[in-house]
Amino acid sequence: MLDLRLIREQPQRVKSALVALNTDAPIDEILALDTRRRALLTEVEALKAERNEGSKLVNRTKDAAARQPLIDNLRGLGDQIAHLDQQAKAADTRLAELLLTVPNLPAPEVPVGPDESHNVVVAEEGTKPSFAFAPKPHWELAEALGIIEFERATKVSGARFYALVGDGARLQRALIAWMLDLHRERHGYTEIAPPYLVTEQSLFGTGQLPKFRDTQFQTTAGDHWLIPTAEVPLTNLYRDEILDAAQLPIYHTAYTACFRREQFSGGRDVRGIKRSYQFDKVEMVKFVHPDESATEFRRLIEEASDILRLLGLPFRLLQICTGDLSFTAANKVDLEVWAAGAEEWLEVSSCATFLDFQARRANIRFRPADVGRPQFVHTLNGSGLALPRTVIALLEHYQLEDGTIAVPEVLRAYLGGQETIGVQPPLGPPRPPSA
RNA sequence: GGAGAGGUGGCCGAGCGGCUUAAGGCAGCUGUCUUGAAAACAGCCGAGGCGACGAGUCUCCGUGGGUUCAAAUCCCACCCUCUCCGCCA
Repeated sequence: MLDLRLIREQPQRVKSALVALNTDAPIDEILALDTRRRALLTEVEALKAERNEGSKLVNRTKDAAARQPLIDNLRGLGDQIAHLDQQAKAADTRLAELLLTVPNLPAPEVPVGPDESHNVVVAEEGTKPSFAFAPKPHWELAEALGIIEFERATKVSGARFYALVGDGARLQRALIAWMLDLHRERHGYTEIAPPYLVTEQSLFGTGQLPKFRDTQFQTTAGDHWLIPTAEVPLTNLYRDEILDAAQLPIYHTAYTACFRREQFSGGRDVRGIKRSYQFDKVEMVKFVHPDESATEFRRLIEEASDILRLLGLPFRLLQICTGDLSFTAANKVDLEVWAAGAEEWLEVSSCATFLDFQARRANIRFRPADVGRPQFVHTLNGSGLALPRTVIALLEHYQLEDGTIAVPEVLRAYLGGQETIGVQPPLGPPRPPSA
Protein backbone atom coordinates (compact mmCIF):
# COMPACT_ATOMS: atom_id res chain seq x y z
CA MET A 1 0.00 0.00 0.00
CA LEU A 2 1.26 3.43 -0.89
CA ASP A 3 1.18 6.33 1.54
CA LEU A 4 -2.01 8.24 0.81
CA ARG A 5 -0.08 11.41 1.51
CA LEU A 6 2.25 10.60 -1.39
CA ILE A 7 -0.68 10.14 -3.77
CA ARG A 8 -2.26 13.37 -2.52
CA GLU A 9 0.89 15.43 -2.78
CA GLN A 10 2.53 13.94 -5.86
CA PRO A 11 -0.23 12.46 -8.02
CA GLN A 12 1.72 13.04 -11.21
CA ARG A 13 4.66 11.05 -9.93
CA VAL A 14 2.37 8.14 -9.08
CA LYS A 15 0.60 8.30 -12.42
CA SER A 16 3.79 8.28 -14.45
CA ALA A 17 5.02 5.33 -12.39
CA LEU A 18 1.84 3.48 -13.34
CA VAL A 19 2.61 4.14 -16.99
CA ALA A 20 6.08 2.65 -16.55
CA LEU A 21 4.52 -0.37 -14.83
CA ASN A 22 2.25 -0.75 -17.82
CA THR A 23 -0.76 -0.88 -15.52
CA ASP A 24 -3.51 1.32 -14.19
CA ALA A 25 -5.02 2.32 -10.86
CA PRO A 26 -7.89 4.62 -9.92
CA ILE A 27 -5.77 7.55 -8.77
CA ASP A 28 -8.30 10.25 -9.64
CA GLU A 29 -11.06 8.44 -7.80
CA ILE A 30 -8.77 8.06 -4.80
CA LEU A 31 -7.98 11.78 -4.83
CA ALA A 32 -11.67 12.68 -5.03
CA LEU A 33 -12.57 10.33 -2.19
CA ASP A 34 -9.73 11.66 -0.11
CA THR A 35 -10.94 15.22 -0.54
CA ARG A 36 -14.49 14.23 0.28
CA ARG A 37 -13.47 12.19 3.29
CA ARG A 38 -11.44 15.01 4.76
CA ALA A 39 -14.25 17.51 4.28
CA LEU A 40 -16.68 15.16 6.03
CA LEU A 41 -14.26 14.58 8.87
CA THR A 42 -13.76 18.28 9.49
CA GLU A 43 -17.51 18.76 9.59
CA VAL A 44 -18.40 15.80 11.77
CA GLU A 45 -15.56 16.37 14.18
CA ALA A 46 -16.70 19.92 14.86
CA LEU A 47 -20.14 18.52 15.68
CA LYS A 48 -18.64 15.86 17.91
CA ALA A 49 -16.66 18.47 19.81
CA GLU A 50 -19.89 20.35 20.30
CA ARG A 51 -21.65 17.24 21.54
CA ASN A 52 -18.85 16.39 23.94
CA GLU A 53 -19.07 19.87 25.43
CA GLY A 54 -22.84 19.59 25.62
CA SER A 55 -22.68 16.24 27.37
CA LYS A 56 -20.36 17.65 29.97
CA LEU A 57 -22.80 20.49 30.54
CA VAL A 58 -25.64 18.00 30.97
CA ASN A 59 -23.61 16.22 33.58
CA ARG A 60 -22.90 19.44 35.46
CA THR A 61 -26.57 20.51 35.36
CA LYS A 62 -28.11 18.84 38.37
CA ASP A 63 -31.54 20.45 38.07
CA ALA A 64 -33.79 18.08 36.11
CA ALA A 65 -35.96 20.80 34.57
CA ALA A 66 -32.95 22.68 33.21
CA ARG A 67 -31.41 19.46 32.04
CA GLN A 68 -34.12 18.16 29.73
CA PRO A 69 -33.97 20.89 27.06
CA LEU A 70 -30.20 20.45 26.85
CA ILE A 71 -30.67 16.74 26.21
CA ASP A 72 -33.35 17.37 23.59
CA ASN A 73 -31.03 19.74 21.81
CA LEU A 74 -28.18 17.24 21.80
CA ARG A 75 -30.40 14.47 20.47
CA GLY A 76 -30.70 16.34 17.18
CA LEU A 77 -26.96 16.79 17.07
CA GLY A 78 -26.53 13.08 17.54
CA ASP A 79 -28.64 12.34 14.48
CA GLN A 80 -26.58 14.69 12.34
CA ILE A 81 -23.40 13.10 13.58
CA ALA A 82 -24.67 9.60 12.86
CA HIS A 83 -25.59 10.65 9.33
CA LEU A 84 -22.23 12.28 8.60
CA ASP A 85 -20.32 9.50 10.28
CA GLN A 86 -21.97 7.03 7.98
CA GLN A 87 -20.97 9.03 4.93
CA ALA A 88 -17.43 9.48 6.18
CA LYS A 89 -17.15 5.79 6.88
CA ALA A 90 -18.45 4.86 3.44
CA ALA A 91 -15.87 7.14 1.84
CA ASP A 92 -13.18 5.75 4.07
CA THR A 93 -14.04 2.13 3.31
CA ARG A 94 -14.09 2.73 -0.42
CA LEU A 95 -10.84 4.67 -0.23
CA ALA A 96 -9.15 1.85 1.67
CA GLU A 97 -10.40 -0.65 -0.92
CA LEU A 98 -9.05 1.37 -3.81
CA LEU A 99 -5.76 2.01 -2.07
CA LEU A 100 -5.22 -1.74 -1.83
CA THR A 101 -5.38 -2.00 -5.62
CA VAL A 102 -2.54 0.46 -6.26
CA PRO A 103 0.76 -1.32 -6.94
CA ASN A 104 4.08 -0.39 -5.41
CA LEU A 105 6.14 2.21 -7.25
CA PRO A 106 9.27 0.95 -8.99
CA ALA A 107 12.59 1.99 -7.50
CA PRO A 108 14.48 4.57 -9.62
CA GLU A 109 17.14 2.04 -10.65
CA VAL A 110 14.61 -0.35 -12.22
CA PRO A 111 14.93 -0.26 -16.02
CA VAL A 112 11.80 0.87 -17.82
CA GLY A 113 10.27 -1.62 -20.20
CA PRO A 114 6.85 -2.86 -21.27
CA ASP A 115 7.22 -6.56 -20.47
CA GLU A 116 9.58 -9.42 -19.63
CA SER A 117 11.41 -9.09 -22.94
CA HIS A 118 13.06 -5.98 -21.46
CA ASN A 119 14.45 -7.70 -18.39
CA VAL A 120 18.22 -7.39 -18.22
CA VAL A 121 20.77 -10.13 -17.56
CA VAL A 122 23.11 -8.42 -15.11
CA ALA A 123 25.42 -11.26 -14.17
CA GLU A 124 26.22 -14.81 -15.11
CA GLU A 125 28.21 -17.26 -13.01
CA GLY A 126 29.50 -20.77 -13.47
CA THR A 127 30.08 -22.73 -16.64
CA LYS A 128 27.54 -24.65 -18.62
CA PRO A 129 28.60 -28.30 -18.73
CA SER A 130 29.67 -29.99 -21.92
CA PHE A 131 28.76 -33.65 -22.27
CA ALA A 132 30.43 -36.43 -24.21
CA PHE A 133 26.94 -37.79 -24.83
CA ALA A 134 23.52 -36.35 -25.55
CA PRO A 135 22.21 -35.00 -22.24
CA LYS A 136 18.60 -35.75 -21.41
CA PRO A 137 15.86 -33.59 -19.97
CA HIS A 138 14.89 -34.36 -16.39
CA TRP A 139 11.63 -36.09 -17.22
CA GLU A 140 13.49 -38.69 -19.24
CA LEU A 141 16.16 -39.13 -16.60
CA ALA A 142 13.54 -39.33 -13.84
CA GLU A 143 11.48 -41.89 -15.67
CA ALA A 144 14.46 -44.10 -16.37
CA LEU A 145 15.58 -43.90 -12.74
CA GLY A 146 12.10 -44.24 -11.32
CA ILE A 147 12.50 -41.24 -9.01
CA ILE A 148 9.37 -39.36 -10.08
CA GLU A 149 5.88 -40.83 -10.33
CA PHE A 150 3.57 -38.89 -12.62
CA GLU A 151 0.70 -41.17 -13.52
CA ARG A 152 -0.14 -42.41 -10.07
CA ALA A 153 0.08 -38.88 -8.63
CA THR A 154 -2.36 -37.74 -11.28
CA LYS A 155 -4.67 -40.57 -10.28
CA VAL A 156 -4.48 -39.35 -6.70
CA SER A 157 -4.76 -35.61 -7.24
CA GLY A 158 -5.49 -34.85 -10.88
CA ALA A 159 -3.40 -32.99 -13.42
CA ARG A 160 -0.45 -30.86 -12.34
CA PHE A 161 0.71 -33.11 -9.54
CA TYR A 162 3.58 -35.55 -9.21
CA ALA A 163 5.24 -37.62 -6.51
CA LEU A 164 8.93 -38.01 -5.82
CA VAL A 165 10.02 -41.57 -5.19
CA GLY A 166 12.90 -43.14 -3.31
CA ASP A 167 16.16 -41.27 -3.86
CA GLY A 168 14.19 -38.57 -5.69
CA ALA A 169 12.28 -37.80 -2.49
CA ARG A 170 15.45 -38.11 -0.43
CA LEU A 171 17.33 -35.78 -2.75
CA GLN A 172 14.71 -33.08 -2.30
CA ARG A 173 14.68 -33.59 1.46
CA ALA A 174 18.47 -33.35 1.52
CA LEU A 175 18.32 -30.09 -0.42
CA ILE A 176 15.76 -28.63 1.96
CA ALA A 177 17.74 -29.54 5.06
CA TRP A 178 20.99 -28.29 3.55
CA MET A 179 19.50 -24.97 2.41
CA LEU A 180 17.92 -24.30 5.80
CA ASP A 181 21.18 -25.11 7.55
CA LEU A 182 23.09 -22.82 5.23
CA HIS A 183 20.76 -19.88 5.82
CA ARG A 184 20.78 -20.49 9.52
CA GLU A 185 24.50 -21.07 10.00
CA ARG A 186 26.07 -18.87 7.37
CA HIS A 187 23.46 -16.15 6.77
CA GLY A 188 22.11 -15.69 10.27
CA TYR A 189 18.47 -16.64 9.73
CA THR A 190 16.11 -18.00 12.35
CA GLU A 191 14.27 -21.04 11.08
CA ILE A 192 10.48 -21.09 11.27
CA ALA A 193 8.02 -23.87 10.53
CA PRO A 194 4.91 -21.77 9.81
CA PRO A 195 1.25 -22.64 9.15
CA TYR A 196 0.30 -23.55 5.57
CA LEU A 197 -3.26 -22.31 5.99
CA VAL A 198 -3.73 -18.59 6.58
CA THR A 199 -6.57 -16.13 6.95
CA GLU A 200 -7.70 -13.83 4.20
CA GLN A 201 -6.31 -10.89 6.14
CA SER A 202 -2.82 -12.35 5.95
CA LEU A 203 -3.07 -12.50 2.16
CA PHE A 204 -4.07 -8.85 2.10
CA GLY A 205 -1.09 -8.08 4.29
CA THR A 206 1.47 -9.41 1.83
CA GLY A 207 -0.46 -8.26 -1.24
CA GLN A 208 -1.76 -11.46 -2.85
CA LEU A 209 -5.25 -10.17 -2.22
CA PRO A 210 -7.35 -8.53 -3.45
CA LYS A 211 -5.75 -8.68 -6.88
CA PHE A 212 -4.72 -12.31 -7.27
CA ARG A 213 -7.74 -14.11 -5.88
CA ASP A 214 -7.87 -16.41 -8.93
CA THR A 215 -4.42 -17.87 -8.43
CA GLN A 216 -4.97 -18.91 -4.81
CA PHE A 217 -6.49 -22.01 -3.30
CA GLN A 218 -9.22 -21.29 -0.77
CA THR A 219 -10.68 -23.85 1.61
CA THR A 220 -14.40 -24.48 1.50
CA ALA A 221 -14.65 -25.14 5.23
CA GLY A 222 -13.86 -22.07 7.25
CA ASP A 223 -12.14 -19.07 5.78
CA HIS A 224 -8.63 -20.35 5.24
CA TRP A 225 -6.40 -20.10 2.22
CA LEU A 226 -3.48 -22.31 1.26
CA ILE A 227 -0.24 -20.36 1.18
CA PRO A 228 1.22 -19.63 -2.27
CA THR A 229 4.59 -18.99 -0.58
CA ALA A 230 6.04 -18.95 2.94
CA GLU A 231 6.35 -15.19 2.48
CA VAL A 232 2.73 -14.94 3.60
CA PRO A 233 2.92 -16.58 7.03
CA LEU A 234 6.44 -15.30 7.70
CA THR A 235 5.71 -11.67 6.92
CA ASN A 236 2.40 -11.71 8.78
CA LEU A 237 4.15 -13.04 11.87
CA TYR A 238 4.69 -9.43 12.91
CA ARG A 239 1.46 -7.94 11.61
CA ASP A 240 0.09 -5.10 13.79
CA GLU A 241 3.22 -5.02 15.89
CA ILE A 242 5.59 -2.28 16.94
CA LEU A 243 9.09 -3.71 17.14
CA ASP A 244 12.03 -2.28 19.02
CA ALA A 245 14.66 -0.76 16.75
CA ALA A 246 17.17 -3.01 18.52
CA GLN A 247 15.29 -6.09 17.27
CA LEU A 248 16.07 -5.22 13.64
CA PRO A 249 17.07 -6.71 11.37
CA ILE A 250 14.99 -9.87 11.69
CA TYR A 251 15.81 -12.72 9.29
CA HIS A 252 13.52 -15.72 8.95
CA THR A 253 13.81 -18.75 6.75
CA ALA A 254 11.24 -21.47 6.29
CA TYR A 255 10.61 -24.56 4.29
CA THR A 256 7.00 -24.98 3.20
CA ALA A 257 4.92 -26.47 0.50
CA CYS A 258 3.42 -23.77 -1.74
CA PHE A 259 0.08 -23.92 -3.52
CA ARG A 260 -0.63 -21.94 -6.66
CA ARG A 261 -3.42 -22.20 -9.13
CA GLU A 262 -1.97 -20.87 -12.34
CA GLN A 263 -5.11 -20.34 -14.36
CA PHE A 264 -3.48 -19.45 -17.61
CA SER A 265 -0.61 -21.88 -17.72
CA GLY A 266 -2.63 -24.87 -18.85
CA GLY A 267 -0.71 -26.61 -21.61
CA ARG A 268 2.58 -24.89 -20.75
CA ASP A 269 5.45 -26.99 -19.48
CA VAL A 270 3.27 -30.05 -19.25
CA ARG A 271 6.23 -32.40 -19.09
CA GLY A 272 8.26 -32.77 -15.96
CA ILE A 273 8.03 -30.97 -12.64
CA LYS A 274 8.64 -27.39 -13.70
CA ARG A 275 5.10 -26.26 -13.02
CA SER A 276 2.55 -27.74 -10.65
CA TYR A 277 -0.19 -26.76 -8.24
CA GLN A 278 1.96 -27.72 -5.30
CA PHE A 279 5.68 -27.34 -4.88
CA ASP A 280 8.23 -27.08 -2.11
CA LYS A 281 10.29 -24.01 -1.43
CA VAL A 282 12.73 -22.62 1.09
CA GLU A 283 12.02 -18.94 1.61
CA MET A 284 13.96 -16.07 3.16
CA VAL A 285 12.22 -13.04 4.65
CA LYS A 286 13.82 -9.93 6.14
CA PHE A 287 12.44 -7.12 8.28
CA VAL A 288 14.90 -4.25 8.26
CA HIS A 289 15.44 -0.61 9.14
CA PRO A 290 14.65 1.56 6.08
CA ASP A 291 18.24 2.81 5.97
CA GLU A 292 19.47 -0.75 5.52
CA SER A 293 17.10 -2.04 2.90
CA ALA A 294 19.29 -1.33 -0.14
CA THR A 295 22.22 -3.16 1.44
CA GLU A 296 19.96 -5.97 2.59
CA PHE A 297 18.56 -6.37 -0.92
CA ARG A 298 22.04 -6.94 -2.37
CA ARG A 299 22.82 -9.32 0.47
CA LEU A 300 19.62 -11.27 -0.11
CA ILE A 301 20.55 -11.84 -3.75
CA GLU A 302 23.98 -13.06 -2.62
CA GLU A 303 22.41 -15.43 -0.11
CA ALA A 304 20.23 -17.01 -2.76
CA SER A 305 23.19 -17.13 -5.16
CA ASP A 306 25.29 -18.96 -2.55
CA ILE A 307 23.00 -21.96 -2.87
CA LEU A 308 23.63 -22.28 -6.59
CA ARG A 309 27.36 -21.60 -6.24
CA LEU A 310 27.76 -24.31 -3.66
CA LEU A 311 25.74 -26.75 -5.74
CA GLY A 312 28.06 -25.91 -8.65
CA LEU A 313 25.20 -24.97 -10.95
CA PRO A 314 25.59 -22.23 -13.57
CA PHE A 315 23.11 -19.39 -13.10
CA ARG A 316 22.40 -15.83 -14.06
CA LEU A 317 20.80 -12.80 -12.44
CA LEU A 318 17.93 -11.14 -14.20
CA GLN A 319 17.06 -7.55 -13.34
CA ILE A 320 13.31 -7.31 -13.77
CA CYS A 321 12.07 -4.27 -15.71
CA THR A 322 9.13 -2.07 -14.69
CA GLY A 323 6.61 -3.82 -16.92
CA ASP A 324 7.40 -7.22 -15.40
CA LEU A 325 7.59 -6.10 -11.78
CA SER A 326 5.14 -7.80 -9.48
CA PHE A 327 2.37 -5.87 -7.74
CA THR A 328 4.13 -5.44 -4.41
CA ALA A 329 7.77 -5.16 -5.45
CA ALA A 330 9.77 -1.93 -5.75
CA ASN A 331 12.66 -3.85 -7.23
CA LYS A 332 13.17 -7.45 -8.18
CA VAL A 333 15.99 -9.66 -9.33
CA ASP A 334 15.38 -13.24 -10.43
CA LEU A 335 17.90 -16.05 -10.27
CA GLU A 336 17.80 -18.40 -13.21
CA VAL A 337 19.61 -21.71 -13.21
CA TRP A 338 20.78 -23.49 -16.33
CA ALA A 339 18.94 -26.71 -17.09
CA ALA A 340 21.58 -28.54 -19.09
CA GLY A 341 19.30 -31.21 -20.49
CA ALA A 342 16.32 -29.19 -21.64
CA GLU A 343 18.74 -26.34 -22.36
CA GLU A 344 16.79 -23.51 -20.83
CA TRP A 345 17.09 -21.03 -17.98
CA LEU A 346 14.77 -21.79 -15.08
CA GLU A 347 13.63 -19.27 -12.51
CA VAL A 348 14.53 -20.73 -9.13
CA SER A 349 14.42 -17.58 -7.04
CA SER A 350 12.81 -14.20 -7.05
CA CYS A 351 14.40 -11.68 -4.73
CA ALA A 352 12.37 -8.57 -4.07
CA THR A 353 12.41 -5.48 -1.91
CA PHE A 354 9.05 -4.03 -1.02
CA LEU A 355 10.31 -1.01 0.93
CA ASP A 356 7.43 -0.10 3.26
CA PHE A 357 4.67 -1.30 0.89
CA GLN A 358 3.95 -4.59 2.65
CA ALA A 359 4.72 -3.17 6.09
CA ARG A 360 2.09 -0.51 5.53
CA ARG A 361 -0.49 -3.13 4.50
CA ALA A 362 0.37 -5.44 7.35
CA ASN A 363 1.01 -2.56 9.79
CA ILE A 364 4.48 -3.67 10.83
CA ARG A 365 6.37 -0.85 12.50
CA PHE A 366 9.37 -0.23 14.70
CA ARG A 367 10.14 2.40 17.28
CA PRO A 368 13.19 4.39 16.18
CA ALA A 369 15.97 4.67 18.76
CA ASP A 370 15.77 8.46 18.83
CA VAL A 371 12.28 8.52 20.40
CA GLY A 372 10.22 9.42 17.34
CA ARG A 373 6.93 8.12 16.10
CA PRO A 374 6.81 4.50 15.07
CA GLN A 375 7.92 3.99 11.48
CA PHE A 376 7.15 1.24 9.01
CA VAL A 377 9.88 -1.36 8.61
CA HIS A 378 11.07 -2.42 5.18
CA THR A 379 10.44 -6.01 4.14
CA LEU A 380 12.33 -8.12 1.63
CA ASN A 381 12.07 -11.71 0.57
CA GLY A 382 13.55 -14.19 -1.79
CA SER A 383 13.38 -17.86 -2.56
CA GLY A 384 16.33 -19.78 -1.35
CA LEU A 385 15.39 -21.81 -3.37
CA ALA A 386 12.36 -23.29 -5.08
CA LEU A 387 12.88 -27.04 -4.95
CA PRO A 388 11.45 -28.57 -8.14
CA ARG A 389 13.50 -26.47 -10.51
CA THR A 390 16.61 -26.84 -8.39
CA VAL A 391 16.08 -30.60 -8.61
CA ILE A 392 15.62 -30.32 -12.37
CA ALA A 393 18.85 -28.39 -12.82
CA LEU A 394 20.69 -30.74 -10.53
CA LEU A 395 19.53 -33.89 -12.32
CA GLU A 396 20.30 -32.47 -15.73
CA HIS A 397 23.64 -30.94 -14.77
CA TYR A 398 25.00 -33.95 -12.89
CA GLN A 399 23.69 -36.67 -15.20
CA LEU A 400 26.18 -39.29 -16.20
CA GLU A 401 26.34 -41.20 -19.45
CA ASP A 402 24.63 -44.25 -17.94
CA GLY A 403 21.67 -42.10 -16.85
CA THR A 404 22.56 -42.04 -13.16
CA ILE A 405 23.13 -38.81 -11.27
CA ALA A 406 26.24 -37.70 -9.40
CA VAL A 407 25.37 -36.18 -6.02
CA PRO A 408 27.08 -32.80 -5.50
CA GLU A 409 29.66 -32.76 -2.72
CA VAL A 410 27.67 -30.52 -0.33
CA LEU A 411 24.66 -32.81 -0.32
CA ARG A 412 26.39 -36.12 0.32
CA ALA A 413 26.37 -35.77 4.08
CA TYR A 414 22.62 -35.25 3.87
CA LEU A 415 22.23 -38.47 1.88
CA GLY A 416 24.19 -40.69 4.19
CA GLY A 417 27.34 -40.31 2.11
CA GLN A 418 25.67 -41.47 -1.07
CA GLU A 419 27.58 -40.32 -4.17
CA THR A 420 25.22 -41.25 -6.96
CA ILE A 421 21.53 -41.74 -7.55
CA GLY A 422 20.76 -44.86 -9.50
CA VAL A 423 17.75 -46.82 -10.65
CA GLN A 424 15.11 -47.24 -7.94
CA PRO A 425 13.28 -50.51 -7.26
CA PRO A 426 9.94 -50.40 -9.08
CA LEU A 427 6.86 -49.15 -7.30
CA GLY A 428 3.83 -51.34 -7.07
CA PRO A 429 2.39 -54.22 -5.12
CA PRO A 430 4.79 -56.98 -4.14
CA ARG A 431 5.07 -59.60 -6.84
CA PRO A 432 3.21 -62.81 -6.05
CA PRO A 433 5.70 -65.48 -5.08
CA SER A 434 6.50 -67.59 -8.09
CA ALA A 435 5.04 -71.06 -7.79
C1' G B 1 -18.06 -29.57 19.29
C1' G B 2 -19.94 -28.75 24.91
C1' A B 3 -19.29 -26.07 29.81
C1' G B 4 -16.84 -22.20 32.42
C1' A B 5 -13.33 -17.94 32.74
C1' G B 6 -11.16 -14.04 30.20
C1' G B 7 -9.41 -10.35 26.07
C1' U B 8 -7.55 -2.78 28.60
C1' G B 9 -1.33 1.20 26.22
C1' G B 10 5.71 -1.89 24.51
C1' C B 11 4.58 -5.46 28.97
C1' C B 12 1.70 -6.46 33.66
C1' G B 13 -2.74 -4.75 35.69
C1' A B 14 -7.12 -1.51 37.99
C1' G B 15 -11.58 0.50 36.21
C1' C B 16 -17.73 -2.11 35.05
C1' G B 17 -22.60 4.65 32.45
C1' G B 18 -20.52 11.12 33.17
C1' C B 19 -15.14 13.09 38.73
C1' U B 20 -11.00 8.55 32.89
C1' U B 21 -7.36 13.68 30.57
C1' A B 22 -7.53 4.95 31.14
C1' A B 23 -5.23 4.43 38.20
C1' G B 24 -0.82 1.82 39.70
C1' G B 25 3.52 -0.96 38.43
C1' C B 26 7.44 -2.66 34.92
C1' A B 27 10.30 -1.36 30.75
C1' G B 28 12.07 3.08 28.18
C1' C B 29 13.75 8.43 27.86
C1' U B 30 15.62 13.03 30.34
C1' G B 31 17.63 15.33 34.59
C1' U B 32 19.87 15.57 39.77
C1' C B 33 23.65 12.90 42.37
C1' U B 34 28.37 10.00 40.79
C1' U B 35 35.14 9.61 38.08
C1' G B 36 31.62 6.20 35.59
C1' A B 37 27.79 2.78 36.57
C1' A B 38 24.17 1.12 40.02
C1' A B 39 20.78 2.85 43.65
C1' A B 40 17.72 6.85 45.10
C1' C B 41 14.89 11.10 43.76
C1' A B 42 12.29 14.37 40.06
C1' G B 43 10.09 14.86 35.32
C1' C B 44 8.58 12.71 30.59
C1' C B 45 6.53 8.49 28.35
C1' G B 46 0.18 4.62 23.83
C1' A B 47 -1.56 4.59 18.54
C1' G B 48 -4.04 6.79 14.46
C1' G B 49 -6.95 10.60 11.59
C1' C B 50 -8.03 15.90 10.36
C1' G B 51 -4.95 20.31 10.66
C1' A B 52 0.85 23.29 8.51
C1' C B 53 3.91 16.36 11.69
C1' G B 54 1.42 24.55 15.05
C1' A B 55 -2.86 25.60 18.09
C1' G B 56 -6.70 22.68 18.45
C1' U B 57 -9.85 18.61 17.63
C1' C B 58 -11.73 13.66 16.74
C1' U B 59 -11.22 8.34 17.11
C1' C B 60 -9.28 3.86 19.36
C1' C B 61 -9.92 -0.44 25.79
C1' G B 62 -10.51 -8.20 20.85
C1' U B 63 -13.89 -7.21 16.09
C1' G B 64 -18.61 -5.53 14.24
C1' G B 65 -23.46 -3.76 15.33
C1' G B 66 -27.00 -1.55 18.99
C1' U B 67 -28.99 1.42 23.42
C1' U B 68 -27.90 6.58 25.46
C1' C B 69 -27.30 13.62 25.60
C1' A B 70 -22.93 10.56 27.13
C1' A B 71 -20.12 3.59 26.57
C1' A B 72 -13.73 0.50 28.31
C1' U B 73 -18.26 0.17 31.37
C1' C B 74 -25.08 -1.82 29.34
C1' C B 75 -27.27 -5.20 25.12
C1' C B 76 -26.53 -8.52 20.60
C1' A B 77 -23.40 -11.26 17.19
C1' C B 78 -18.71 -12.95 15.97
C1' C B 79 -13.28 -13.85 16.71
C1' C B 80 -9.33 -15.25 19.86
C1' U B 81 -6.96 -17.09 24.56
C1' C B 82 -7.09 -20.17 29.04
C1' U B 83 -9.29 -24.42 32.14
C1' C B 84 -12.20 -28.88 32.02
C1' C B 85 -14.91 -32.50 28.89
C1' G B 86 -15.48 -34.82 24.00
C1' C B 87 -12.88 -36.06 19.45
C1' C B 88 -8.21 -36.82 17.35
C1' A B 89 -2.47 -37.17 14.32
